[in-house]
Amino acid sequence: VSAPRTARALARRELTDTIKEVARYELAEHGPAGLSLRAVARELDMASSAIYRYFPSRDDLLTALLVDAYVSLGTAAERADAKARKEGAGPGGRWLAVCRAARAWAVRRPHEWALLYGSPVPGYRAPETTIEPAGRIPALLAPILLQAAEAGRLRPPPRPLPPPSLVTPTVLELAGGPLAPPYEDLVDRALVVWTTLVGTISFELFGHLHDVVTDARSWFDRAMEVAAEAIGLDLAE
Amino acid sequence: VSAPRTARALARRELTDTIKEVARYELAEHGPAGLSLRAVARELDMASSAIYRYFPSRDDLLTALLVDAYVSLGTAAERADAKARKEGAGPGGRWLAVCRAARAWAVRRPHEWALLYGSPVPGYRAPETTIEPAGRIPALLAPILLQAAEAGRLRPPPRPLPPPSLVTPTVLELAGGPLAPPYEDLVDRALVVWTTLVGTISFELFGHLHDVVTDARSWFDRAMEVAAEAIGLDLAE
DNA sequence: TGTACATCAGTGAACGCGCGTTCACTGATGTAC
DNA sequence: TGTACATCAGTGAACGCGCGTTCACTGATGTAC
Repeated sequence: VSAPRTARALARRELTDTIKEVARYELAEHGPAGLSLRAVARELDMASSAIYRYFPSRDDLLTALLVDAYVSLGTAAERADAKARKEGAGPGGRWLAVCRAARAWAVRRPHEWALLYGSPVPGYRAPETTIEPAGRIPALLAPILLQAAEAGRLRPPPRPLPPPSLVTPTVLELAGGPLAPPYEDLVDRALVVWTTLVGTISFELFGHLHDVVTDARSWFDRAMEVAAEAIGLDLAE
Repeated sequence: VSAPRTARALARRELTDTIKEVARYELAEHGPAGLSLRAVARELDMASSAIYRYFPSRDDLLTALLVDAYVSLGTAAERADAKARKEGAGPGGRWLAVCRAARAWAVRRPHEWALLYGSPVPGYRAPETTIEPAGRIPALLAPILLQAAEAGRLRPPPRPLPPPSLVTPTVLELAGGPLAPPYEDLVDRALVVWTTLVGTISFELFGHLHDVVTDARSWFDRAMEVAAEAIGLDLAE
């Protein structure tokens, strides 16, 4: 994204951002299905038709929010990992740092989390553009695990899963797999752990841990600890 | 629920059911936020105001759907467990049967699953009435695990989680815990597994496994197998 | 540097729709005697 | 068994709102000469 050259281009960029900001607020109030262009325009003291100079339709605005959210979440996770690395953390420490960053982001922006990992919006189909940003955290976690495996720092599973992997060849390749024994099943196992990560955050945000767990923050660490056992990763390292 | 005595009461019950049925269909089309009393009435060739003889408000209709869905899901799980028992399955087999029943139910009724475990509906707060039916599957799974533990059929964890449990005393008690070593942390671990169960189903239904996994059904079994390791349960038994 | 033209942002009215909820009402069903 | 009254289901109009999107238009900004 390069700097705008003209006053017009600058104003356009600013207002685009403002519209998205207001839309995020609306999202929090009324959910994705209730996101209303007119409400956004009202908030900005504009004619509702003016929004169409910036987003060709309601769904395009929603897509922009979706992509922004994935990018924001991914960036937060990447920053956390970079910090952990700088502090000399091992694979376990880095993994935990990324998990915690994801939860912290989600707690700060629960409605955007719901947009990413909650119920699909009826009538809305996310375009292909969203695929890449959606994969940023997995793309961040995969090499941590690979390096740990190569360095022999993963406890091998008690019983390996019977081949073949059930992960798509494309994804398997993206993840750097398949690996040599005893880590042939690592990618499959990592996908389960990733599911648990997302599931645990959603459980908390969607209210299913309310009155079930004494402290959500500590619970999350504990859940991640248990989940990491499946890939033989010790989060204290 | 006793049999209605008068024609009026019978008609009332029938129509109440029909309204809910149509509402479930509407739910699938437009999501919980888009559930419209008027649309339901239209579908039934009634005046929209007539619905109010059956449900005092839109939210009450939503609550009815929520409770029905929990009951339906819970019943499906209970039936699956009963069947597994009858076939002489051990704790692992029963556990897997319940997990599979939950997934099968969810695949059949994805929008009701989303109502239960997806994003909260903006502006809607589920009443206390929903708590009990929401706990039916956990209430089904807990004794399976307890009995397995008592029979010494659970592989103890590699490293027990440091006490105290992070599960609320009430829930801990409901689950039959806390247990004696080496199963002190079993309830905490089971909650992680429960989260993974729900998370895996949601991941599939919400589209996050699309092009990630070759076969969703087999993947589910595999995910449950990995998850069950955390409680030392062998699903093949 | 100044002018002519093209581009673009924003307006306001309109189209055609939707919604939840209330209310006075009719007519059928149920109940007590 | 028959009648009088009470209960209840369903109606249709109304209130006061909301929505996404289109379109012809005005006036400001940008660009090419």
